[in-house]
Amino acid sequence: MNYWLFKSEPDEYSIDDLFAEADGSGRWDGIRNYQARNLLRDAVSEGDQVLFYHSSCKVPGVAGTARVVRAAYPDPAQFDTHSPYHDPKSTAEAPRWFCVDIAPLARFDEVLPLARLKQEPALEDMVLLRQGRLSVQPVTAAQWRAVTRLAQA
DNA sequence: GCCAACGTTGGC
DNA sequence: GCCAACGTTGGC
Repeated sequence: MNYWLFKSEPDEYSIDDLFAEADGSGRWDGIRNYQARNLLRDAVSEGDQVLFYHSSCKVPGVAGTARVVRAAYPDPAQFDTHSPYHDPKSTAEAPRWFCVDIAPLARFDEVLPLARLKQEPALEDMVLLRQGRLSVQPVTAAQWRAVTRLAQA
């Protein structure tokens, strides 16, 4: 079982949206970065746990946790000509982009701000703090424990 | 809105 | 394959 951090813009898809899904899980899609795609396709597995991160918003930070309930499959949006995520170069035989399904685990009482994470010595090696722009990131077990402990404090 | 840090594109 | 120009991400 591995840990990850997934970024989402809450205006598009928030932890509340994930909790509101009628069937109990939501599709994590729209990834259009190769490094993130490779992680999603090759390393993210069913049962892995996810820090749900809100980006590009008033208080960026970790908003809750989720669990992967379906491993990578071709992102349907790449074939949808009306979708902003449409990719004309992608084919059904050789899909370029992938998505996973996640189910909510916990919603933090308050978003754990990025600014707070930056103050935590135990988190100084987090990919989030070292390489800001990756939307799917590996998280170590120690980092997972530190983040979830801060969220309860 | 600004801007730094990337990633991508395309000419050569 | 190099690299300049351009686009995107995302914090502030």
